[in-house]
Amino acid sequence: MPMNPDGRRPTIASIAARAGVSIGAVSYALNGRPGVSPQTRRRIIDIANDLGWRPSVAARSMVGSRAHSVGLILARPADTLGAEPFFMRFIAGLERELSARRIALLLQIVEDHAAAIEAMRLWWAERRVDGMVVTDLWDRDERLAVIAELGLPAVAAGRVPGGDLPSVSTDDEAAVAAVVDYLVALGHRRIARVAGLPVLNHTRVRIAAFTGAMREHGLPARDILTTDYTWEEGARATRTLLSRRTRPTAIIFDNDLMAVAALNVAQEMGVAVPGELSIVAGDDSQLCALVHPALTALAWDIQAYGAHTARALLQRIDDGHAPSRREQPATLVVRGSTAAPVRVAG
Amino acid sequence: MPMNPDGRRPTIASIAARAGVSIGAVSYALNGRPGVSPQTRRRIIDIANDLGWRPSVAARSMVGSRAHSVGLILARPADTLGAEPFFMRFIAGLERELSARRIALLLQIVEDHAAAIEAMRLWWAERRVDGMVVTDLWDRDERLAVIAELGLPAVAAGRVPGGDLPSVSTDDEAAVAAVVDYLVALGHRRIARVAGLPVLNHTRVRIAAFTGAMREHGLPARDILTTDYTWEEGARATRTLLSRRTRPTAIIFDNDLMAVAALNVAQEMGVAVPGELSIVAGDDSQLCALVHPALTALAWDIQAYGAHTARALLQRIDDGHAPSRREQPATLVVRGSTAAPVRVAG
DNA sequence: GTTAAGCGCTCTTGCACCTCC
DNA sequence: AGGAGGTGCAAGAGCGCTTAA
Repeated sequence: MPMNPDGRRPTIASIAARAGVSIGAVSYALNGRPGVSPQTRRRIIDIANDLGWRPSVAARSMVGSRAHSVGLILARPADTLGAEPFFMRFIAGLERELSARRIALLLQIVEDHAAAIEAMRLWWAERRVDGMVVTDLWDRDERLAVIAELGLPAVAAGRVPGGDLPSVSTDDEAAVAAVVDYLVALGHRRIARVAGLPVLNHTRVRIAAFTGAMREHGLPARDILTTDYTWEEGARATRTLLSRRTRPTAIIFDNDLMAVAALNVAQEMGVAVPGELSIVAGDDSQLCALVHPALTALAWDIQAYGAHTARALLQRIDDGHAPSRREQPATLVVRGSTAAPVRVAG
Repeated sequence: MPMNPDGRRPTIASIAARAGVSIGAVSYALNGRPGVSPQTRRRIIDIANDLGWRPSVAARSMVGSRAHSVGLILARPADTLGAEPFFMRFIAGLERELSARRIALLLQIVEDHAAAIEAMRLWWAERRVDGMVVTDLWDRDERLAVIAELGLPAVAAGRVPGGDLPSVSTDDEAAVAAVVDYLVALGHRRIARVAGLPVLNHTRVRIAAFTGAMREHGLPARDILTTDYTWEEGARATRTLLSRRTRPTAIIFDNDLMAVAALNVAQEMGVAVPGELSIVAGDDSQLCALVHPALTALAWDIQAYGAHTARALLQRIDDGHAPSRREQPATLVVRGSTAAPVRVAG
């Protein structure tokens, strides 16, 4: 980028000087507004390109009271974040939409909701962001009150308990029903679910979806355990389920890591997969394809989820409101970990 | 946050009005500079806290020519990013250091270096960032020339080919040597390496470290294959190695996913792990502990790596230079995938 | 086309008032 | 008494841009 004689980055003043016009004319020309002749406009634009000029966001923020940035605060331990491919894909989806509109994404990783709230307040007071994406909603989420109090434009990725926040959410009912329907069609009757963090609203929604889908088949949904998404708790839950007198013939896990852990537990306990136990992973990743047998999994288009969330947030910021939206249901990728249950004598 | 009567966020003007002083006095009081009496200062600070006031970054940027933000641009496909726990941990480390100093992190995810360069130029021209963290350096990295051209303060996470950029890097020599030493001590002589992307400088450094460590034991380092870090290529490389007439008794992988893939290939080819083949994963994650046998792995303190990188960048921004720094070597976490090689007849 | 105000802040300059030899 | 030296604040310019006049 060519500098000004004094070594500073070019401004509209530099352009105005080179074009021999006022800075106002430069502003009009570069913003495509009337008030300058086509020739002058052309000349100004050429000079601006020549200098590699871009408007300073700080200056634009001052006058337009827009930060041209949105924020994302993740409130999870770093290890959990790393283990879940979800977040990076989601962020990539957000980014795709945001950077196309020259909106920056501010990312902060914190330990808990208290820290998240503090960060939100700070960003908003500093006028760092025009709005925020909220993920991992809790059943009773104290962040929501703060968002309301601040009047902070926000969109939730995931359903919102109260429902006052616009949200983009996955169709968990359809996804869970697809899995249950498929397993029942294979002949399974005792289907268990190993869910994620019980505080997440998300977990409750999926459990309800599971219970509902089972009921539609006239089946009870008794075997539901919650975990923290780690493989340890996935393994423990699997051991618990496989130790019951009447054990499930199929287990649906809320992520892939726990499903892989279950594969190991089954082997350790001498339970054949998929012969005696079918396993379904709640989301799909390289991992699922990698293990033996490869895991049947729910494949979500997470990048699209992120992109739609970004679009909703930008609409919320621009128009003051955004319609809540439901994503396309996940597709069930059937691999080797699911089959008809072997008929047990008795 | 209490609003002004007109519904706008408070500014120093609001504070000045309430305190009955000039805005200059408010600025001095809030910035801890001399020029106001202790009583007035106290009164102003109280009012500011009361209003929940924070300085607008845009305004501070304008006057101080500091964006109070730094950027990170990741140039990898979203799926790779998701599969590698590295990035989230690294970002968490960065964040820890940055948010403590009220510096925001701008994150952008792009497809390739051309897009990364475009994003860098834009951020710098828009005065969005004060500096950038550069990761995944290539052997010949075209981003470096642009950074130099722009005079953009930057710090590399990983060694820099030319060496003109300050860098924070891992001690790959020590880590690789530790693995080789251990395997040789177990009795291995034919040790192979399945490395990552050949374009990454990182990969070259580690290969050199491997070759060097082997040479110190008087062993040849012939079996070196490069991959794209996916499990597919990890599996393919493993098959290639295990199909050789004299096959390696140990393989060191550049990440965990490929090491897990190798475990499967070994099983598929009837090669016992660790009896006939020892496997070492290049980095440690939940995955390594999860599989059977659990994988011996190199554990890096990636959060510290991120934190140190952030600190170096901030020093680079403030002082104009930063000393390059090497991280503590990784620790070798020995699990079940490594053992003395069985003595083969002949 | 120009001029000028204004966004929220920092920082230099100026000034009134006080204190002290 | 008169000037030097502080203190405690106000005034105003300026950062880069937009926009009304």
